[in-house]
Amino acid sequence: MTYGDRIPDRAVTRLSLVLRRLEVLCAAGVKRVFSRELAEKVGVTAVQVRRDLMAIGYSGSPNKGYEVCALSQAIKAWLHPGLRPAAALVGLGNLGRALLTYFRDREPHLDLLAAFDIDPGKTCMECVGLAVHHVDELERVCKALNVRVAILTLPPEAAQAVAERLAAVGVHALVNFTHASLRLDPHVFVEDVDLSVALDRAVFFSHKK
Amino acid sequence: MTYGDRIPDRAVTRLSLVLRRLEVLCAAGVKRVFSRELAEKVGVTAVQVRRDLMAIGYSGSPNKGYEVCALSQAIKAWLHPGLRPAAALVGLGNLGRALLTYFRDREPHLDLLAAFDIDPGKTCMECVGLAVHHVDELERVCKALNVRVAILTLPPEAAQAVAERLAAVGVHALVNFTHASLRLDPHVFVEDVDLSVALDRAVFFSHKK
DNA sequence: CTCTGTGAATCTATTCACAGCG
DNA sequence: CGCTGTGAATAGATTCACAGAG
Repeated sequence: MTYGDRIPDRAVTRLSLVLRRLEVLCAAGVKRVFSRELAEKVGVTAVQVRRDLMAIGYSGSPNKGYEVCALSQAIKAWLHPGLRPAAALVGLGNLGRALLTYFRDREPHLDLLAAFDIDPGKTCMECVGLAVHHVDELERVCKALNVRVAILTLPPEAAQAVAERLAAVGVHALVNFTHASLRLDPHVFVEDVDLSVALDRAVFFSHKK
Repeated sequence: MTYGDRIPDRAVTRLSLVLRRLEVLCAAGVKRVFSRELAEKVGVTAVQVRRDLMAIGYSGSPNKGYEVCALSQAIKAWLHPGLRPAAALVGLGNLGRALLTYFRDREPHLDLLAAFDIDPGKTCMECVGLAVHHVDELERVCKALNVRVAILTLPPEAAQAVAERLAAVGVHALVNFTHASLRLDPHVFVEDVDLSVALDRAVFFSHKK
């Protein structure tokens, strides 16, 4: 097993994409699939797919491709070993509320258990089944639920402070939708998602292409 | 001017981030800034910032750094030459509605002029000032407004068809929030934003770090 | 000195090209 | 054959190391 090896950062992204396709194929009852088919579904090359599978130590069979459900399980086990982590979302503005329902509908590989806001009155219909707390409760609730991943959709001014508090109670990874660039202990992983950059890139390349 | 030169793809992302910081500094009346300061605000190295500025043909002065507002203008002119493009958003689900207000509040480098849905009754309070049309009106409205950039937040099954229709009426760039991987003429730029991948990455690295 | 600008080296990621299997 | 698996080559991006300017 090449389990603890270093892997290209972007391979993680591709494996996540491949995994989602496989889950669909597996549910649809498809038995086998070729690297080329996966590749074009995901928008990369077939060699890339094979290399990524090589990196996680998975083998298919020549002329028959990969067994869909088994591969799906293997990638899932590699990307997300251990238990599904508990997750929380902080900041129930427009974006936070939308992401809450968005993620819940898409069955992510985590359990979204709690949400926080300075104004917990922002609870909405779609949030049913999910506890909404005041930010003051952050430490208590996160500890109790053993929250490991947090999604930040709060105003940028408040982001650094909240991030530090989350890190202090054992959150290992943040998905940062804020325009703040967070400075934290290096053992805390930060995935920055900058929607404005996505627009800027689109505008830029709309001129270039 | 190294205007038409090829630039590292990721440099575009960094320039967008740097630009936003500069706009803030300029508005705050700061006169000069060093590459190192910009770098740490954005989370990259100082050399990277200088290299990116080199790539767009901009020079600072040794020992004095860069003039904030001038540099801001230069990056903006380079990233977004020509007029601000007209943009449209298709799909007014939870995410679409949230992004509409999110972007409007953040003054992107484009004019968000129209939104479409199969059910235009989904118009909401926050959408005030923005025309909401039935998807059937797509071609007519996009042509009339000269829409160049489109944001896709509709169900994945409908994405490919709508993308083709947009491309056919002259849309040059798409920001695709859909899980569909779009296949279009190569002159149409597609910026994929996959929020589920962001979560997967966070879960993965929460185990690793 | 301290900062910018940049050739050269390094590191990382992708593609090529082909061996080997069924 | 057509596919997987992979060493070797290539391309791409980042960092190093230092020249030059004020």
